[in-house]
Amino acid sequence: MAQTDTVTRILDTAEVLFAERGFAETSLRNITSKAKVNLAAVNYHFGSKKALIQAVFARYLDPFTERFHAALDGLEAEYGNEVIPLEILLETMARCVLEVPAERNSLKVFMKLLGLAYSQAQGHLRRYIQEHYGSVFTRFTGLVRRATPELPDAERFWRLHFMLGTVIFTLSGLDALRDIAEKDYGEHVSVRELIRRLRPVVVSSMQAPLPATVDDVLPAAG
Amino acid sequence: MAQTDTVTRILDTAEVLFAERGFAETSLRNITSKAKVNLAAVNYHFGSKKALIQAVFARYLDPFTERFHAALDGLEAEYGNEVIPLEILLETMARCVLEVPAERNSLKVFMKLLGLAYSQAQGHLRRYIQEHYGSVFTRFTGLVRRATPELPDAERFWRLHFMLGTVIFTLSGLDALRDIAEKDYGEHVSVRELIRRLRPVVVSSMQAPLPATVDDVLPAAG
DNA sequence: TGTACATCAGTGAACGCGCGTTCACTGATGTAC
DNA sequence: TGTACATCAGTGAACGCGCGTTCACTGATGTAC
Repeated sequence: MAQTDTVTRILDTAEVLFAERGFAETSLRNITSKAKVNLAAVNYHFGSKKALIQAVFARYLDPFTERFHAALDGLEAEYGNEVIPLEILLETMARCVLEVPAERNSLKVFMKLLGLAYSQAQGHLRRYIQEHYGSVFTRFTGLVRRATPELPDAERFWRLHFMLGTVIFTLSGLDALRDIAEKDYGEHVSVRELIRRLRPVVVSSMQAPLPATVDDVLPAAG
Repeated sequence: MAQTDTVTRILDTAEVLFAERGFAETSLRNITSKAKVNLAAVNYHFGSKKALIQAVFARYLDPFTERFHAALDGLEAEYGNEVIPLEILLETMARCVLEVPAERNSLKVFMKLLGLAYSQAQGHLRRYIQEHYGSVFTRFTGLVRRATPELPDAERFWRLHFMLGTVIFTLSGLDALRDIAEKDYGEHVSVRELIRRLRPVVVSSMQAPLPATVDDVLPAAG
């Protein structure tokens, strides 16, 4: 069995198990026995469980950031000094997210992993992602800022995170929600179908009226 | 030390640690040493770690469902056969969520716990919550259905979960997001402040135009 | 009023178990001379 | 062409550790007679 075999089998198995149960609930023995490799192979190839978790993310995020940077380069060249419309920016991001894991048929796994990265108490993982992939998101939010000049900076920040919550929560809890939806509405829902439903909601969210000021809501000396 | 002392100290400490680190990452030894009670006291009073987790949730959800049912009773009495407007329903739910843990100053903890309940692989917990608290949500979604007759059932289902994602993701990741917001925009953000910002976004989400049909987006035999 | 017993919150120490990691080792392949 | 050595993916068994749980026990309080 060549090296790439073992390394790939570990990564393939680990990402599925992590996505299903979370990081702490998945042991190296779970992974190596399902992947049919030796227990010690994880530490031999990756060094530690933490490093394996980071490698699982890197295998998605490296190609994603490369693609996304390239797509933004293309948009900037196309629009020159003009402002890139919000819908185009969102559409571009969605397309890049969809394309990366397409060949591996595991968009669902990728989304579950993103959800876990936010919700599980893996400080090292948040730091790793921020360090390696923070710059592409900074670039993106800069473009969104130009596309939504009417929004105060703080409002835009919060709305982008509201959207992020919608997308990550929905797609990472997809299996459970899909079961309910299929039972109650007889509809089979694909990830692409969900993104079709998400689009108008996300756009409306970004264009929602500004909130009432605090003075409108609370008594003066509340 | 009276019984209530020990039980309460365990619950108070457990909810904070669970919210900070998750269930698997919080050991009974963490909880009991911080709560200054004997390790065996958890199993003595609650029976198991799983039962402790459920008890932590019950302490929030029992008063919440009681309040929420009462509030919906009030609305139904007030509106008689008329339809209760969507904004009123959402407002009522938000008020009940805010009121319950208000006296304990731990709305943040409650929200983090809800986020964990969805994201962590605690099958027993989802089953417990569904079993004990499912009916009040069924009642609520029935009223939302009457308030949004223009939405197809499946669309309403998904949008309610999009909203749930926004709220849970935002409030459960509050600390990290708040740090960023405070550093970048010099704004201190309370939970109430966030809910003020969430309101127009949630309402706009529910009122967003229907998505393009599949035929508009995909080639016929895609 | 006094004694025997029951109840029950709480304790201290130990149990077996699964965990991530380590380490000495194997065996195949490539390289130097 | 043959021999000695280096490299490196992979292995099997063991390490120490922290985990949830169990159990015999304590000691205070209440109850029956």
